[in-house]
Amino acid sequence: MITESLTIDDIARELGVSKTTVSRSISGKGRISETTRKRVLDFIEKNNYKPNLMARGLAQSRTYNIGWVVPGDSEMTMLFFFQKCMQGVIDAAAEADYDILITTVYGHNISGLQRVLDNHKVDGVILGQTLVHDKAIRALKKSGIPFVTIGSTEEKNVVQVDHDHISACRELASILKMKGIKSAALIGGTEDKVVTQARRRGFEEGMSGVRTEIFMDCEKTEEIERAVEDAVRNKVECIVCEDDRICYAVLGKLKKDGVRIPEEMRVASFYNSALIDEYQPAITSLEYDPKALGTTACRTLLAMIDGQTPGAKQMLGYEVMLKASTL
Amino acid sequence: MITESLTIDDIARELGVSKTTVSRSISGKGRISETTRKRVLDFIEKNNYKPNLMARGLAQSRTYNIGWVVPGDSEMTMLFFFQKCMQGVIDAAAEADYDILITTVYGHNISGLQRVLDNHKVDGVILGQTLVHDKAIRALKKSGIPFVTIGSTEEKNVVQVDHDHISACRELASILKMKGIKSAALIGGTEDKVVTQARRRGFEEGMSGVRTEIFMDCEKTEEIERAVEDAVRNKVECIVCEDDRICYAVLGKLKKDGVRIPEEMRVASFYNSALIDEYQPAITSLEYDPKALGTTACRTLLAMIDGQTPGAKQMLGYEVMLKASTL
DNA sequence: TTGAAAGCGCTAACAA
DNA sequence: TTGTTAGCGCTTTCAA
Repeated sequence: MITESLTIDDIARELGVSKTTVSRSISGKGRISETTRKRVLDFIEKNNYKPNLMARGLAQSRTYNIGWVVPGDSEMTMLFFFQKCMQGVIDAAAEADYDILITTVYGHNISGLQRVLDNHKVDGVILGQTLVHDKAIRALKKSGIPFVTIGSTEEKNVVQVDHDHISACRELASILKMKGIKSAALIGGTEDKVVTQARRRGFEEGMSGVRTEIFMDCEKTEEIERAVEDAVRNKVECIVCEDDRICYAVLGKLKKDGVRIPEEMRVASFYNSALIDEYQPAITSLEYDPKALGTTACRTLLAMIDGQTPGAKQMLGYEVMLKASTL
Repeated sequence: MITESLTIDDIARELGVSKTTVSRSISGKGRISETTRKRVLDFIEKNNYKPNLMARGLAQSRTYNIGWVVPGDSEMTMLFFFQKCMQGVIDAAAEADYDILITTVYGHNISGLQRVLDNHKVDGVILGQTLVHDKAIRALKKSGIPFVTIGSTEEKNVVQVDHDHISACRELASILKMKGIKSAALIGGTEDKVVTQARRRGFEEGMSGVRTEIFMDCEKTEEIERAVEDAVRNKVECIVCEDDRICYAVLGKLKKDGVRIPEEMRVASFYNSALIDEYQPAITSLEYDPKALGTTACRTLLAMIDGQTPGAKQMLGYEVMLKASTL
């Protein structure tokens, strides 16, 4: 069943033309008469010829692969996000006959990425998440390979695709303020992720003039629950969660403690997902489009690989979803 | 910063030897004096030379990539599983300087995989999940490329790596029987996945002589809840869940309805995960090692790529974890 | 509009 | 033990 695949030479011989002609018919580069072009293409179609990308790659020093880098230790909610992003990347890549080479990193341990870079296995890289002082970004810059990050970074000269988290969070916060909330708590995770910092800043800006309490570094459920207890004790009117995972834990805790939403405590989340989607009452949150993030990142990267220089930062839209939880 | 990389020619010239000598020093193939070998290797080390895998690939018709195929629409619990498997694959692959090209399929829509196959982008493929009448397996067979499946299949001549689900489930079921359970319900999903069929069979075998009720095709939460209601109404003593996602929904439903575990209903799961790990009371379940599955699959595949013919089926171990939920 | 020929960087017979 | 010489299958000048 291992069909010896056709080569460009076979086709040339068969059709009585030169390799060059065949090559040109396929790539569309250079002048060719429509007739011969058609003849070649027809033959290719009929005989189901597929060019050897390895050979083409060697000739043009391209791999037709792009690297997709994600944390190897994501929790549930991030896994979902990355999965959707990746689907966007895959779809956009396929349009250009590119494939996805996946690599995991563990925080600042980027040995996997380094290998891929050293071995020239990809023509460009998409970084699925940005950290503060990101080692991956440093390595990518050093390698000279085109790359784009999903998520923002403080590093200079990096092409980034992101939602405007600061504006989004600011907007959600100020809407809450307009609805008459007099005090609010933000519960967030560690600030080594850029997005976490952005959300905090948006919250603070949007809530200016309102009594706020900030609980950061809440990664474990117990830490989140402790923050909720504090917020309840301090009679905060609304808890704003940095992401859906935190929100999930917050909802669980409030339920456990018999705190009614929204009567006794309002709740909003800076990120929604399947995790909190079906909760009753429905949770006010920001809504993004992870897949679009992936598609945009990939298209941008492909343009860069083709030698273009896209804008440094591309911002995608968001939606504020007001629901019953902040009534 | 785009350093023109060294080629094997540069090294040869620099060292006054032939390309062949350099090539041999690197690959270790053919006889070479230790002295020259060392000289070459030292030079390589010092100048941080990395061979061009594209060129090597063209010469040996290898890509040094292996394909990793997973469903594009997995839910939470499967995402976790695949993530862990994949980490095993990545680690094993890295040892052989291989990388992972990821492709998603949607049920029997395997166009992504087909592209990768047609374009010869990988030297072998690992299928992350097997379906009944799996189109992907057909395509892989047809392509002639080595591949291994994670999960079993009824197809002939397929190298498979799997846990012995039937035995595992049979064992858990019969332990429950020995503990004096007189009736049990199985709640499971659709039987298009091979593993689902296997678990059902194991359950039935292990429970022989006990009154059983089988609720299959439970994919949505409401369907699972309805099954739970039926089981409770029929005074079944124990609910056995086909996987953790189902178990999660079952636990939620029982809690909602105020059914105490294990006093009023015992609960066991044929798969555990973070989803039900921390539940109180602890849930009796089967425990597997997804990462080991990935490593084994990858090592097996690499052996096949090297021309070896491994055993058709590799079974990995499991553990029965008896916990308070079936006391 | 087409073709000849020289690579891309490496491997692998075959000689020496 | 080492070197010479063809390729691997495609792209891309440069000529015709």
